[in-house]
Amino acid sequence: MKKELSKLYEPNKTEDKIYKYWIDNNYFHAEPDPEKEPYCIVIPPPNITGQLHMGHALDETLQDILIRWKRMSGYSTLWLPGTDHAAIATEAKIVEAMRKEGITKEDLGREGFMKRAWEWKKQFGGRIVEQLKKLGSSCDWERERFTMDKGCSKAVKEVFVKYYEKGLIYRGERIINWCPKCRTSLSDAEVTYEDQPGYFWHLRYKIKDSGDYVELATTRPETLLGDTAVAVNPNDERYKHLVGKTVILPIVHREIPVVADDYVEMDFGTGVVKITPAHDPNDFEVGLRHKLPVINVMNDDATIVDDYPAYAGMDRYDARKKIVEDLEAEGALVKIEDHAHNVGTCYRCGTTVEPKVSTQWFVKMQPLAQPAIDAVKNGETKFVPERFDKIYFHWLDNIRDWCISRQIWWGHQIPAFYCDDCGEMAVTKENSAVCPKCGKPMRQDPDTLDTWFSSALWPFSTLGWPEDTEDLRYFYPTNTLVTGYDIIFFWVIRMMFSGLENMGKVPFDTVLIHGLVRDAQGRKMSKSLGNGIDPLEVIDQYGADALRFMLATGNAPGNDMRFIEDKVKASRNFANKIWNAARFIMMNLPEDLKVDKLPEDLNVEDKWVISKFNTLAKEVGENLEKFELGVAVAKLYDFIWDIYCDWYIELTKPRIAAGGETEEKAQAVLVWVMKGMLKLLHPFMPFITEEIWQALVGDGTAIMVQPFPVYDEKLTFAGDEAAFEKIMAGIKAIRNRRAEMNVPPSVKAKVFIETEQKEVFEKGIMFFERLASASEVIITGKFEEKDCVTVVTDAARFFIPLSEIIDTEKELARLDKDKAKVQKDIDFLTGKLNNQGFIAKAPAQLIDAEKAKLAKAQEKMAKIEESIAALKK
RNA sequence: GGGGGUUUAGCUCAGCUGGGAGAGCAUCUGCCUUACAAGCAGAGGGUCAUAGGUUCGAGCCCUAUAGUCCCCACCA
Repeated sequence: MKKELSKLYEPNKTEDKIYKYWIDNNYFHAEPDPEKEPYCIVIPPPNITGQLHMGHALDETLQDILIRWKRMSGYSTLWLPGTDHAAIATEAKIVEAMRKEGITKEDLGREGFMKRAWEWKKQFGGRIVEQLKKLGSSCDWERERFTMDKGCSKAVKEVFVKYYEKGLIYRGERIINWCPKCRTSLSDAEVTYEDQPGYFWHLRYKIKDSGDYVELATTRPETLLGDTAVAVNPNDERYKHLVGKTVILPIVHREIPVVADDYVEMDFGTGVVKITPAHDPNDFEVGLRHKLPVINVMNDDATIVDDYPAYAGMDRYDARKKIVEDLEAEGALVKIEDHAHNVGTCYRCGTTVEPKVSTQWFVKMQPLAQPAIDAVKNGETKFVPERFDKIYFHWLDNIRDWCISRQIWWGHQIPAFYCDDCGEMAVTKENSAVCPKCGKPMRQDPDTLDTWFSSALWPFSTLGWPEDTEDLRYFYPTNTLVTGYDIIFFWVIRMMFSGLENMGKVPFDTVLIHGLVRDAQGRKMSKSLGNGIDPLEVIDQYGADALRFMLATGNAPGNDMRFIEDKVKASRNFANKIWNAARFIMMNLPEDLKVDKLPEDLNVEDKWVISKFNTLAKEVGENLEKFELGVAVAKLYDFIWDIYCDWYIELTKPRIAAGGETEEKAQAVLVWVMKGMLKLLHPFMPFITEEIWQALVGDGTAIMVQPFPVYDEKLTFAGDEAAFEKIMAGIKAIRNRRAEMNVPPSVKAKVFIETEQKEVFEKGIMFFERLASASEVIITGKFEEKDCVTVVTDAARFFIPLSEIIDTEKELARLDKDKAKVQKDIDFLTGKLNNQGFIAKAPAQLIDAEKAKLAKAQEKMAKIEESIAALKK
């Protein structure tokens, strides 16, 4: 079994090979298994247009850690992958590609366009999936789904028709958010508000049959073309006399009424508001209350309609300029003020959205929201960290109906049909319909559904719904949903109510929320800033394990993190550290050594490391249960680097050099602990752990399907742990003193150990030689010091005769420093133990621990004083 | 306007139910000790934002204040 590993771990030589090995062995595949408990995660489907970015990398890493851990822990584990058709984003990309060829959507027609879009999907849709594999994602690729595949489309129709029949979906004319660039309606969640600098134009409208004017302020003078009223607050004494009067709209010279409405704030602006129902959501409401006409002044691309020849065809911003000029010319412009303004923009393209009145399809949210609120309130689904439930509740409490129709082609076409003859409408799962009244073929609604309508069904549509499948019965509800806080409104909430409405059960029991990966300066990574970091390049340079490890480290759920290259380097170094530890073991391992279980008669240091490992297994398990992945990974790091590499491996070296039984035992323990820690680490660093496992174990097994280590009470040796730590404390104290004195390790010296615990220190002799530069170790009951460096721990005094460099004054100074330190401890502990409140109320366990600490400090103090006295003689 | 996060070493961040403040990087010192210089052994460095409070005990819980970031909201 002796194998030579290279000195440096080279991830790009192993990762693809290992991934292929897993795939070839079908390890990612999951089947319902009645003998096992299910564990299921559905992937947040990345957009088919997308390229892997750091946000995905973090999201996938967290999911893969959970999935691999659960798989090793004996669950029937399914990670269900797939992609989202990303309606608007994808259509925009395809249209853009076509534009470069000089073709428009209209040139191709709907069918031609869809054909092209599917080809595009075929060509690029697989890219992101291949990129996910680079991270080591252990998805069941046999079950890969797409939000527009047959099954998902069936589910969409099923849900649409069901909602319609239950009155949960309706069609109506409302004011909605319109993106003039994407030329489609948007839902509220798809609008991002941002503060933009702007102006307040003060205008004056002439009051009819009088020489008076009324002054008002607007941020959007161009919408004046569609004004159908002017409003004041009913309690505003300044304007009471105007209510019911008529004013003349400048430029247009239309007569419009002055109405009174509570919506108007008296203290803001002039207390007078122009009302444009067609282009402002509030004005629309005012319009409804006062039965005002709705005059649309803009086309779909936000140019002015032909009804106003002076501005027809002009973009809204050009029209604004011209209208302001014309107002000024007419004497209607009073003044212009600077004014910051909160503007809604399209979350896909950033264009300022235009409120627009149009006929759209809506989901009635009130009845769907309540069960979703209740499910989190009563704990059926919980957020990690918990604080995100506030955001969830707030959104649902204030939810408005969801506009689901989009004026684009790439997506699920709305299953509603119209009769052009009699105006009859039918909603059906069928692909075509004939008019139930006049028997003529009906025309399908040209609109498609919001992309989030289909992703809302993802946790059950991907498991076979609406069919009653074995998968669905076994894996639904799924367990953990892992996503960023920016997706709660779009997706998590909609999955919640969709799951409850259609399945009668929540879609998942836990929502693990993570933050954003920002750049080194803490800025959001974005295309426009060009500060994005390509995970694939990072993987190429440092390995997927290093990237994963870095993303899982030093970060608490829900918090943003910064991408700092040095952190990846540190992770890469950690991978290399493990690699070399394995290399060390394998260099010395006899060819036929089989380590299935631990040897009988273990040394104290063996029991120490095993006991520590046992604690590690316990804690890592507990941390994972609580989704504290960052804490778990830090503990693994500390154990592997500090306990195993820096201490245990060094401890085995003299034993390996000695040979015989002690070497065999050491090697067995080395391998046993190595195997255990590789297993614990595997969910975090799957590639390197598998690679080492294959090389070290070499019996055809895969680490990814090994059982995950758990706490075993038989493997805790508290007494040995404490005993060995006395030896360690001695070694550390000697090293410390030698370093202070600048004595290089090559200068060896005798070490006399004066102790009452001879049997403990006898077990440590070879370690003092190896790790504390001792040329010889003599353990005595009482040592008469002379010209010695003295080092004190609570368990022993150590004397190192280094006569040529001894300076009694300095020795005394050092001992005094030690003494002061210990005295501080003693004072602190005595103070605490003399505190009646502490004695009365602190847990007994803690009091005992403090007492023990005090006793140790006192022992140490006695030893220091003895040494000082001896030096002064 | 409402809500939330965050403030801990020079930098980036951990700190699990309250029990003497931690890591990585950086700095300084000494080591190429045959697994690893992507390494080893040491060292220095913190009024845990501020002010109160609860408690025997507070980085952690409560209240206020300040800085900073984010989300939501119809002030034209």
